[in-house]
Amino acid sequence: MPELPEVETIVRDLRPRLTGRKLTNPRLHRPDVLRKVSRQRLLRTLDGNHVSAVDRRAKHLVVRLASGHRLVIQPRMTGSLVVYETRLTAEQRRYAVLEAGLGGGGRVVYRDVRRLGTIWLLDERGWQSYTLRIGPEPLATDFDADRFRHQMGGTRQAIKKALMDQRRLAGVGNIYANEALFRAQIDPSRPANRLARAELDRLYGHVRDVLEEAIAAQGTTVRDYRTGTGQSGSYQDLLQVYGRGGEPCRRCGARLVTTHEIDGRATTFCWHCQGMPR
DNA sequence: ACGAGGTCCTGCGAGC
DNA sequence: TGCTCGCAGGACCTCG
Repeated sequence: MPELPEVETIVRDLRPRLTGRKLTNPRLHRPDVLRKVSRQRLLRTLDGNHVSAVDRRAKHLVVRLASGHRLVIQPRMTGSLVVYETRLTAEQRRYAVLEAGLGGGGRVVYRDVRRLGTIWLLDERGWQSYTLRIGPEPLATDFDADRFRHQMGGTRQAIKKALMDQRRLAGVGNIYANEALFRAQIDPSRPANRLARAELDRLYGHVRDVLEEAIAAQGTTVRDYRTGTGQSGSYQDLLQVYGRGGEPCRRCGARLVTTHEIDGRATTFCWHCQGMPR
C-alpha cells in the first residue's frame, strides 16, 4: 500500500520518463475515481498537454502540466502508476483506470484494483488549499526534532494514530508507523502527550530512518504495489513487525502481538520490547 | 474537541 | 465445487 516511500519511489522512476513528454489520447476507464472534476474536463485538459514536473506530496503523486494544472493521484491501497515502453499485456491493462500515450512512444497507466484511490485536477488555487491541509514532510531538511515534538504534542490520541494523522505528519501509514514504534521501543497505544521528550526525539529519528531505508529498498510490496517501472519493492524482507503477528520478535524472541484496538487498524508490536499496554 | 463508526471498493481465504 | 462471509485499510464523513 503506497505510503511515502512507495510514492517517492514511483516519482523517482517517473520523473525522467515523463518530464517534458506530451500526453496523447488519454482514456478514462473508471470515472468513479475522479473527485471534483468531470471526465470531460479531465480528458480535455490532459490531451496534448505536456508534463512539466513530477513530484510527491505526502502519499500523493503530483504530475504538473504545462497548462499550470496539477494531476494529483492518491493511490491509497492498490493504486500504481507505471510507464510502459512496450505494448501492454492483458494483465497490465487489467484494472487500468486512466491511461495516456506519450509523445515519442510508450504509455503511462494508472491502475487500481480496489479503486479506493482518487484523482484530482487542481489549478494553483485548488492546490494551495489542498496542500495546506496536509502536515509537514518528515524527510524535509528543515524538519527537525523540535518540529516533530510540536506536531505530535497536545493530544491524548495514541501515538500511533497521531503518527498516521496526515494533518500532523505527511506520508506515514500503517506499515511504517508500526516499524518506527518498534525501533523506538515505544508502546503504540500510549497517549502522544504522555511521551517523554527523549522518547519523541528517539521516535523522530526512527521515523526518518525507516522511511529512508524503505526508499532505498524501493518500498514495500505486500500485494499490489509496483514501482514506476512495474517492479516489486524489497522492503517487505526487512520488516520487523508489520505482518509478523504471532511470529518471534527479531530482537528478543517473544511472540509479536497484533491488536485492532487503535483506530480499528492492525497494530503489531512486541509486548516485551515495547512495554505492556498501559 | 474528541472518539466511534460508516463508507468506498475488490480479491482472497476460511468455513460450510 | 461453489457459495457466503469477513477482512484488508486510508481518507473522509456524520453523529453523539
